[in-house]
Amino acid sequence: MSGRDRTPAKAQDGSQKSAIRAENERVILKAAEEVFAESGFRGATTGMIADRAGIPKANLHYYFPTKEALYRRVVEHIFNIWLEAANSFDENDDPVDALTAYISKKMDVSRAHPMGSKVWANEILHKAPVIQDYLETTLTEWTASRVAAIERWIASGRIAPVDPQYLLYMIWATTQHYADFNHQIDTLNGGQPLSDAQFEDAKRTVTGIILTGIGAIPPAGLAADDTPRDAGASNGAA
Amino acid sequence: MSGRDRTPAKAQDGSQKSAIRAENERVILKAAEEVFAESGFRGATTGMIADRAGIPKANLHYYFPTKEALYRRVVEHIFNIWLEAANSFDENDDPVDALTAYISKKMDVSRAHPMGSKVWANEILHKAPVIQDYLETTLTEWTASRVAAIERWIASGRIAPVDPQYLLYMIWATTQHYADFNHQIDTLNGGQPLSDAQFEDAKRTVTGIILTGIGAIPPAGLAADDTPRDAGASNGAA
DNA sequence: GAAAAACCTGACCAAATGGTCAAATCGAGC
DNA sequence: GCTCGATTTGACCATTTGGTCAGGTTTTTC
Repeated sequence: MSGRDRTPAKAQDGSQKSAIRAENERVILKAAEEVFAESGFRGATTGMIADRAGIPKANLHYYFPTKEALYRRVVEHIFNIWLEAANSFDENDDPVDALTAYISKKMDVSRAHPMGSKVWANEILHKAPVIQDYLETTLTEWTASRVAAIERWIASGRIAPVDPQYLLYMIWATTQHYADFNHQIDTLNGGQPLSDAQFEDAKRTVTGIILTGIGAIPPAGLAADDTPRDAGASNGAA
Repeated sequence: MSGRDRTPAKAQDGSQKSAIRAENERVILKAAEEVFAESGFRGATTGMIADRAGIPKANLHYYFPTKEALYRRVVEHIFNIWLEAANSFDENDDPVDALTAYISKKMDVSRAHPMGSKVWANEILHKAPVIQDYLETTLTEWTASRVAAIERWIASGRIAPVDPQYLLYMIWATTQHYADFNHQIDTLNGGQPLSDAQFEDAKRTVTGIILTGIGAIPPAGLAADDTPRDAGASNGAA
């Protein structure tokens, strides 16, 4: 009678989801990410998510048995995007290249996935009830390996002696700020989202301050008169 | 029963709140800040707040008619603390002094009032339904005046030409990170909160990178051997 | 010391919400 | 065009929650 935990499998593929299921899950997860970001876990209701996805609530519960299960899937999705961005750090051995690529990528993620970033922020803010295990395993390991890499840069004199841990936090904080606090940024920008050009300025400014701040690149020239430090350095680009 | 220990301290001042009311509001607001920070507006229940304050729910509603009125008071409280920290920026004309004081103060606020900071972050994350007017008035004005001050520093050659707006965001993001993401930081610190010494290290690192990054102070010496300043490896950023 | 004002609280209510269920419908293979 | 599992959904339920209220107690005022 009631086939309880039936594999949603179809056909002989074994693990293949039906096209209908795949599509519906996609639509629901997209709606869920938005609603969870806007309202938090408790503030979001399965009814809101179902409405945004354009399906009845009972149908949503057919695909995701509980609100928690749905939420977990959303958070896992964000974490995977984050991990992907992290790769751009690992691919380079030179501090300037590695940090420039990493900051740029994290800024891009903040711009392309602001909702996901907010879900993540909300989760941490509330003590990570769902993804504590990720923090303790994957994130801890990745951080440790990056700290080691930065320490090598310091030892070889390629950057100034800064505490790697707090440098990383600074990069995370600054880049995520453009997603998590984008409402505040928009308001201070006259109620308008940052334009592409403004966003590139932000990216350049952040990258420049950090790379200069850790001694990876020489300081930009000061304006004019009394303090000649670095000859003819036109600031900014290139 | 007989005497409770409280300072009667009644005042014939017409608009003065009774001592009982003042004390109870204080206890409730403290509990509310914690619960709102931990659970968000929607996740917090008046029952939870009342329990933490040690009073019946009905009594809480005697002092604060609605959950929203209570929340608004909590958010206003945080904003006032933030404004106070902002003063340490205004009091100095020298960039090194002003930014050092401001960063230090904001870091201290993150440490002393992590709950309040989280409430603020939650509010912005959810598009500031309660304090949008503050963003558009007080915060906008303060930011504009600080941007102007930073532009003067640039014009007079005391710091490198950076975009003031994004510099401010960087400071806000980094300093608030230690409150809003303290759970993540604790986890990466072996499950322990940062010690006082660690926190001072963080403060020093942040201040050093930013001041160096904007050319307000010279770069720290590299640990290097043969490369005193420019390793020549600094090619195009971007 | 008594009236008035302020304070306290158990009991209660209407709305919202996560989740269930049985009946109806659809879709691919035979 | 039949069968059987996959899908859809309106109706429903138990619990939670913000808020009310009536009646009691304490504090202030005169």
